[in-house]
Amino acid sequence: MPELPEVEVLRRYLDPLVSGKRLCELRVFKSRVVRPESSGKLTETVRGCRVKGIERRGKFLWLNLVKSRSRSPFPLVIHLGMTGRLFVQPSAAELPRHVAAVFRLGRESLVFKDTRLFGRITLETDSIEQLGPDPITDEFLVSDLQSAIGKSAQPVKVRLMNQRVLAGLGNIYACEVLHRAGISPFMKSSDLRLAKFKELHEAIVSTLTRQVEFGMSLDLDFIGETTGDGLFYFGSRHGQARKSKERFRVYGRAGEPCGICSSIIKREELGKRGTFFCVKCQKE
DNA sequence: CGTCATGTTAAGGA
DNA sequence: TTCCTTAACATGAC
Repeated sequence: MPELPEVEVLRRYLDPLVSGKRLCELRVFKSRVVRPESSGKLTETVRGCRVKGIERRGKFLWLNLVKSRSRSPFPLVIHLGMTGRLFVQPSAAELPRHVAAVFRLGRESLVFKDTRLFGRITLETDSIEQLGPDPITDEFLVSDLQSAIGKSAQPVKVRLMNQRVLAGLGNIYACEVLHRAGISPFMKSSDLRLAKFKELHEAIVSTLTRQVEFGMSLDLDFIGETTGDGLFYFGSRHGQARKSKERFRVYGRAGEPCGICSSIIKREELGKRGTFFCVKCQKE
């Protein structure tokens, strides 16, 4: 799935396209993505609502909807899962394969496409309420990172990917920030010292912030019909593949030399996820 | 055919 | 109860 930077870039792209529009109709094609799965209540609730804006926390997006003036907004939560895409196209245009739902906003439609159907659309807010701090949106200090991770027996990478601890890191950026901070993914969280928390905090904030800026500089293909470069989740339209690949220091680079020390980058499984790291730069 | 994939959560064990 | 681990979900690329 897209992680925090990709979701934030998507939010910035979508916000001006949907804000102020009326949601004439929500059509659900794959009921699996709707929670609860009976989509009747959801489609009934959102019909006719005005979209006030689109917000994000971690990897979750939500449309702020209002039923009528005087009413306060309520969120329609969207998660892209592993393969979800959201984009705007003319309502008259043909829909691609794997469309899970379409929000008709008059002449334009907001399309939610999801091949693997791990994505979600719901009025339930418990998942966003349980999220940990968002490192680039909330005030986020070293002490916040420290208290979020706590004294866990789990490996630091597993802890970083827990969205209730910290909202936004997935498998790619967890690998990347640990390399940048010089911390082994396998290190027990409770063994981290203050100096390492400082490096990790700096790595998280700088990596995510720069990647959002990088994403905003690309001519992105949100629909995903082109091959893209496969590295920024949304492919870019032309010739930016190499530039994008260079953004990753360890992820997907098993067998290649580390950019810092030239040791060969390894891949091992941790918490059922492929984990890329440099043995020399990332000691326990 | 098998392996792997940027994710979350329910279920069960300790 | 809390903390932690695993299986399941579903499809496509290689």
